[in-house]
Amino acid sequence: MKDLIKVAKAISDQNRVKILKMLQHKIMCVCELKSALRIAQPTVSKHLRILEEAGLVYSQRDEKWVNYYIADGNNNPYAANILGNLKYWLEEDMEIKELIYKLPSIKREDICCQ
Amino acid sequence: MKDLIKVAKAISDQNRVKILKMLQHKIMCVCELKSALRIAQPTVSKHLRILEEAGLVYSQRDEKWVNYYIADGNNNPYAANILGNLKYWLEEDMEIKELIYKLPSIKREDICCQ
DNA sequence: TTGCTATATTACTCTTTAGCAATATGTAAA
DNA sequence: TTTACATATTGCTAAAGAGTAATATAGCAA
Repeated sequence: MKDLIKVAKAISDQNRVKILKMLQHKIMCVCELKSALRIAQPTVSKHLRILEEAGLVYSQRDEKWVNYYIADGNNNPYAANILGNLKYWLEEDMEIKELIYKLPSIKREDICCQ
Repeated sequence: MKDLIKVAKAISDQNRVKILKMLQHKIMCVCELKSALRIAQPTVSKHLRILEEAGLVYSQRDEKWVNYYIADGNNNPYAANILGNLKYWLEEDMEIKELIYKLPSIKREDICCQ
């Protein structure tokens, strides 16, 4: 029950759903997500923590960046199920479409280090 | 996006998940749900409203009672999906098991009208 | 080492939400 | 009509959650 509710709460926020949809198209670091969502960096980190604890994403350090990936779902069966569905959900949502469309132009080398 | 988040928020609460699991086994009125969950009647009504607005349940008056049913999911595709999965989810959860086990003994004629 | 940059954590504010008591509404029986 | 009971709504409190600025941590480069 707790695991299900953790996943449900994790996808109960627009920005977290956006993060998941973006990560399903591209591995991203915190500053790239921050740039895409236009919210403060601590807010992004907080969202990522909630997603990670729900078993929806995982992270890996890459030099000075931390990359975030869609999880394989081994930790939480509900997460696995939701992630499977989310691939097809919201593909026609205008806000998501625009985010995905802009993804290729978001490069950490350009965005960070300012 | 809004529809998905409505469903996600609706299943982000233990008592609402319990309500859905019980309704998947038995059509129930508010006072029966109240008795099963041991929470105040206005709280039950509020939960049911949230579930109904997410397209997860629907209601129908039956004389002085109001029966609540699992929705068919026509209003919200995300609701349909979650309800389909929820049939198999949490079947081994102890808290849910006990609730379901006690369902046959919960009769509105005995519980209400006190 | 020091300095720089990306990310995480902390401390706080504001909003949302779960809970309840009190009250209003709706239905049926007397 | 009045009474009784089931449910919905209102108004409130306490806890949870989303957001941020400030600060701490971690890695790399000089």
